[in-house]
Amino acid sequence: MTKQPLSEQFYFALVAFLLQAKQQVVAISGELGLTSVQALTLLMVDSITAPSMSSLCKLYDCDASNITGIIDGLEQKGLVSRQPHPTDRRIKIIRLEPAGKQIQTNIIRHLVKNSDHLFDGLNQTELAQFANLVQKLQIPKK
Amino acid sequence: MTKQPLSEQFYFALVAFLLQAKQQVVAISGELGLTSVQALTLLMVDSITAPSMSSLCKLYDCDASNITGIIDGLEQKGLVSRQPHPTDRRIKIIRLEPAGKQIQTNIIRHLVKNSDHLFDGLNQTELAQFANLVQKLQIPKK
DNA sequence: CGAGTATTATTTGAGTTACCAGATTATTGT
DNA sequence: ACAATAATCTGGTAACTCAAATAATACTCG
Repeated sequence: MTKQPLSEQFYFALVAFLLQAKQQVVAISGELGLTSVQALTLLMVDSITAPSMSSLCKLYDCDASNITGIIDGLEQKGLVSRQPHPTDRRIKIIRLEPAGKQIQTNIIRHLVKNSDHLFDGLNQTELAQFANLVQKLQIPKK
Repeated sequence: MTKQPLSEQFYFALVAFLLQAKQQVVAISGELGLTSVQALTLLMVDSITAPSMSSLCKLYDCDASNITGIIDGLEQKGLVSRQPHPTDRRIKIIRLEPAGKQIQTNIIRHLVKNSDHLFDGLNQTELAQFANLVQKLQIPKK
């Protein structure tokens, strides 16, 4: 019993949505003195509980050396810090610092503010429905 | 009468979802010999009816000179072509060529295939609901 | 136990991509 | 004529990414 595949139309809408959201984050990150990848990563640090360098690496599906540079930038700004893993000393856990939490909140608020028109086509019920469904999506964490 | 604001939790889930989708596109584009931006733009050429350079420019919210290069790359590969506007000779309409349509289909199929697990938390009804809601989002087209 | 292997993260260096600002051309509108 | 718009060209910068080499730690199995 397989599920009905989603329509192509859905994916076009999804990509347009993705593109629009990406531009939002790019714009916000510039104002905050962050690069777009740094801003996205900052959000992920909280979304994934206690991420290690390698788990972020898998999320981005990129070379490990890439993550080092991104976290370096965030750490220099005091937004995150590298913490030792309790049992495995090879692993470094990325912790969100208070200043980082503040920036995170700013980003989210900016997204909320600038996404107003995006959800204009949805009524209150649909909006709640959408929020509920998005949170049910199974984002690969590792 | 303002709408209830969406929760922060929702935005974290949304960003995680977008990040995952973006990585899918990046991975696919590499396999197809395209840059990520080229792949995204290729999908947009069909989604927005008869886009001009400037309408794509507004969608990306970026400098016009940027779009020129992206379309150049797609045109060199024979995936799209620049067509004259029927009345305004300044405007160039981007047309999707057969080869481009083929690539588009490949990208969509790849997205469908690799997104299977993503929607595992949703049952058939919720899946249809989600697809419906995404298509109701008001993506700025111009 | 210990040699070999695997994992985690970093450093370095190089290449590509993405983006923007300014000047330019062609066309349109007033 | 004059200004506005659409697209391009040029040059430059910053961001992003990977590949290879390195170091430290953990695992495994004879």
